[in-house]
Amino acid sequence: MDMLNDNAEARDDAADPLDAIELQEMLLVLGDPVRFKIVKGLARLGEANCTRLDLPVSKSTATHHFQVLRNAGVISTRNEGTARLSTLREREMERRFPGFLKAVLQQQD
Amino acid sequence: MDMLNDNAEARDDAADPLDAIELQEMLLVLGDPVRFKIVKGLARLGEANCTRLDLPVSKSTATHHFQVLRNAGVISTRNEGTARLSTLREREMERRFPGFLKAVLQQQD
DNA sequence: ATCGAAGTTTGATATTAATCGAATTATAGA
DNA sequence: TCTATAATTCGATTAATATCAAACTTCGAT
Repeated sequence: MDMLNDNAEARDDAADPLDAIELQEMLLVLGDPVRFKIVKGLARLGEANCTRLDLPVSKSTATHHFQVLRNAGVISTRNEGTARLSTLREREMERRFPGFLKAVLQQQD
Repeated sequence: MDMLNDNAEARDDAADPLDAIELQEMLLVLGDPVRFKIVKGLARLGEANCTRLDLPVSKSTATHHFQVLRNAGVISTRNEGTARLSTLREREMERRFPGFLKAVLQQQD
């Protein structure tokens, strides 16, 4: 792999995934009931792992939904021992889609 | 089972369909590319029929998407001769989901 | 009366996405 | 090193829904 490509990939990796997603896609990402619950849970808890959120699906399905959220730029995840702690990227969501996440979160079920 | 349509019959006919829909369902309603285009088109044109919006799908598919939007309470439709003119229910959307439609519409593609 | 334009209805099909179980990886503690 | 916990990967299945063509309805104009 040559140097130019490596740099290009490094740039891609550095870029915010939110820059690559349209609002219409974001609506689908947050439109899934499980992902919606994850987002609301993280908004309430601040930082949490899979287990704490008490999701109504299997582990593999939960992993899938966290990946979708991560790829869309909605959450970020760090490792802490054997757990993976996720947080909402509220600041970045507001930059990319002003007013949107706020409107979503202020809605009570 | 059709998550987007099913509530229509259970609802009181007089009640605003928006009262029977959760935000999570609304995200799915607006998350479809064709419906998203319809909504943006209506926001721009104010009132329009199917034909004017130049949708990339067949007539029957267009009808389907207008129905979903109507059942969700996003649009209302009146007959004018052989055409059916639809409008965005911006006022009612704001009442039900404050700030949401505004945040969606202010986003440029 | 009939024709064309606009939409709807009705199946049937295609596509997309969610879901799960089993096997696997990684880490922390006994 | 062994075990338990947390999560991921893989492959297959199921469920949801978008899509279309064809036949039908309605209305306005010819």
